[in-house]
Amino acid sequence: MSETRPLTRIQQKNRAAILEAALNVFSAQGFRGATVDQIAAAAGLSKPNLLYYFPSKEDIHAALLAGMLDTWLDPLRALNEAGDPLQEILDYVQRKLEMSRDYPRESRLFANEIVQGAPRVGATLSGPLRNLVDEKVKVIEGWMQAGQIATLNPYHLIFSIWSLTQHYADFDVQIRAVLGEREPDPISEAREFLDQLFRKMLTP
Amino acid sequence: MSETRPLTRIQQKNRAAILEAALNVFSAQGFRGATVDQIAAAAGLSKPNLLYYFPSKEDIHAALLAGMLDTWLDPLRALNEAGDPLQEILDYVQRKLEMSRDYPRESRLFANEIVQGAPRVGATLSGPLRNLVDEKVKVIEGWMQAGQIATLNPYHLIFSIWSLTQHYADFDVQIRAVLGEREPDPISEAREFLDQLFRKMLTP
DNA sequence: TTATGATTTGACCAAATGGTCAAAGCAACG
DNA sequence: CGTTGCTTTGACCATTTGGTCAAATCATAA
Repeated sequence: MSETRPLTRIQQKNRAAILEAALNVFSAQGFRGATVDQIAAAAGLSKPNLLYYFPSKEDIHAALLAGMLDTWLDPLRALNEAGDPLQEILDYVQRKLEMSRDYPRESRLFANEIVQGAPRVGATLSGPLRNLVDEKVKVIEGWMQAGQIATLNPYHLIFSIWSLTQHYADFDVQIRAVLGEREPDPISEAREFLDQLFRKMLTP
Repeated sequence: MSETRPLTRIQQKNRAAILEAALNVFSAQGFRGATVDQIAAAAGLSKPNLLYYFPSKEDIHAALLAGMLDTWLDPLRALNEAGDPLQEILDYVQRKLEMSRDYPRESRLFANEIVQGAPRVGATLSGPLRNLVDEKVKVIEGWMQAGQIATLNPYHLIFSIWSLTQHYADFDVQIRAVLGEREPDPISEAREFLDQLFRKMLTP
């Protein structure tokens, strides 16, 4: 089957440069808005050279999403049944918020994909993502039934965490337009705000 | 100045059909992803005929956004200083949630625009939107200082409302993928969830 | 040094796409 | 009914875009 030859030093460098450039371009312009020429230029390669490393635009995009989705789910995976319920959820919120701060391009790449109907990641959503959420919902329901946190719809609780944290990456321009220079670092304020919010919401 | 001749019956019908079709296509594919041919076909017109009504793709998009942004702000405008603080905010949340249910295409059109850096509505964001938010933040701060609702960062409070409600329109596929058939009408559950959430968060 | 395979590129291509235009078809009003 | 101005369209165009290919260049290990 597919001989997986080890990557050359050059291959490694160029593939990385391409993915980095493509992340910039795709997250800022969406899939259709991005052009192969743009990505190639940003990566410092000619178009045919780029296509030597990735056979098509679609493949670059797929590689980015695949490499990302896993990382994206790590914080939720880390939710630990044995930990303190409130603290576990607050930590999850903070980790997701940190991802919005540290990986806003990845967040926007994903947002672009979902807003447009998830044409390329639909399977992941209703497969691995759904399973993971189901699993963690059971944990959360356990905590609720034990009276350790307030009783709420656990699915919507998770949606609210996604929504509130990713908003700071995806809608960054809007937030900055509204806040202006009043607040140079919205996410640091968000940290406090979200901590208060979830603390109040989850206290039984 | 620009003679504003009254619109023919045919003009009225066709312009409406174009905007309706364009809303479908733009909200599903983004600006670059949408093609004039697609919009024309969806509107039941030939491409040159469509371009007889709107001189360019850009113009259709601009017309949609312009016609929308105003409606979009209405719920926030309705926030009434003289009303009961908690109820005013809860009503605002519900109105925004209803918009996600009734106008998901508009929400996604807007989301597409913002995620990609608001290239065409930047001015509205840092102008009218910002002013309106500033004004309402003062109202909310008044309520907080009077001890009528809990003290929180009012800007982030507004962001949280936007985020939580629009999420149900913008990330609809993700929500449906996770919930599956378990819940055919996520927004109706969301109504309850968000009411609980903001009630807890705002109780002093 | 040289052979071998990896890397790079200029020149191309076909399809898609936004937009134009002159001519034809229609509506409606005097 | 005929004229005037609104509406519609087939044919066309220039540009952009994703992708190909053969030939050239480069790296490296024997």
